[in-house]
Amino acid sequence: MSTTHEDLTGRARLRDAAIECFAARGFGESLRAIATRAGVSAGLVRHHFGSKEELRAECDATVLKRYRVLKVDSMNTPPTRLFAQLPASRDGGVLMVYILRSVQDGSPAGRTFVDNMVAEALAFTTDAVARGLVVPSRNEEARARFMVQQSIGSMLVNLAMRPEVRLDDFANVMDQYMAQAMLPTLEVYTEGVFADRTYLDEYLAYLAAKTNPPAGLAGEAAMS
Amino acid sequence: MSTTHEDLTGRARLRDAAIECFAARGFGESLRAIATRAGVSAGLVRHHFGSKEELRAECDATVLKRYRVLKVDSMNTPPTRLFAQLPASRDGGVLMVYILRSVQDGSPAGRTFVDNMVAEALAFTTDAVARGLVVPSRNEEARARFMVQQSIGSMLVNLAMRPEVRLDDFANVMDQYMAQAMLPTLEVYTEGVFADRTYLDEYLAYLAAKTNPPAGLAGEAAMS
DNA sequence: GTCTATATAATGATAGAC
DNA sequence: GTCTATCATTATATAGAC
Repeated sequence: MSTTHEDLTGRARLRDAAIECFAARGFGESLRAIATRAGVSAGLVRHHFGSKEELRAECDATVLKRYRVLKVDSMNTPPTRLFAQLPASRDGGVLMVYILRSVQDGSPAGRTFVDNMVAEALAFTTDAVARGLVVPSRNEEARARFMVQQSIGSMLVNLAMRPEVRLDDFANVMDQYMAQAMLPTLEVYTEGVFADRTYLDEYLAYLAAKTNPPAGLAGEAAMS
Repeated sequence: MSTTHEDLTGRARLRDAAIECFAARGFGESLRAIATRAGVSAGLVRHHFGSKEELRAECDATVLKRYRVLKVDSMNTPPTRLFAQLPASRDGGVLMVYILRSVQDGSPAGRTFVDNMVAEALAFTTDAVARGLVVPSRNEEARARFMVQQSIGSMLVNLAMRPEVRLDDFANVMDQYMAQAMLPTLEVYTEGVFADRTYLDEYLAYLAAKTNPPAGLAGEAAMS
């Protein structure tokens, strides 16, 4: 992982091995497999962390911390290049896949990751709307959450469809996803999908009728 | 499930109980829990199905079959209403959540479901493009796959973020998702996200340069 | 700090009675 | 067709030696 040498303490090696094992095969991965990868015995997990749960908590915290660093670094990248090489490094791939596993797993850590990204996305789009780069939404918070769910979700589906993720394959996982998703993403976000406004306008009318009932009847089944 | 009465054979009750348990809590759910819900003993699973794996295979096949029926039925719904009430029924919710669990699980069944939906989506968009309802894509197959991954994925993330899915809560799960996702979906698909074509055009130029190198240099890192 | 060996709990598989 | 009882496997938790 991010420390390139092998001169790590047993505790840190165990933690980094766990991060990679969890990312590669999910949180069901056994302590024995993790210990084997770290080159130590399984009993050492208890000595250093107490339990698998606590080991995982430390992995979660470490990944979140490293992800924040990676994000700040990527802020220095000019926005035009943003689409050519998001994960690029193997380390970045490990972090992203670990986060996807957390979401897949449905753990509180996954929720934390998602909530974090929603907050980031909302800040980003709010600013971008103000600068005229992104079109405004009728509900910015809902759009930000939805777009994060879509982005994370499509990556997650892509990941889940793979037969396996080899431990030396993390960079490829994200690269291959980007290669197939970039064009459709940019098309949809730039040109939309529907050729006219019919569906949107109908739904807006439906919402308006529901919120403000047409004086007389119950507001259900109002739409067409 | 779809047979409303309780006068089912033990085999069918076991299968339907398994579908609901798998949908509610994933495929890790124990045979004992499934048998309890079906009101029979765990040993009966072996007698009827042989193994958990074979029970699950039958659940997969049953869900896929019922999903196809539900899909055909929904074809008779006028397209304008399509957005007001997709899952509506509890049975439809069970099927959808079961499918999401299959994708989450990463099993071959999940892949089958996704591939099915991609094929449907491609047929639908191809037709809709021809009729002028949907804007064309530079790669219809890639867009169809991507949009399915996004749709399934956002529902899956939404599902995974829930603390639990109660067995009597399947209709709500999908309804609540629709309530929060409908407006952003229609906005993005109708109005797009980016205010101008810069990102798309840059990426298209990058692709063109990669495919058809600018006479002289290696085609890497060509983009800005 | 690290290892080996064991205890405990859960689950799927299996056999046999009714 | 259905149930009870038991076995085998696996994984984590734990204790104690070096």
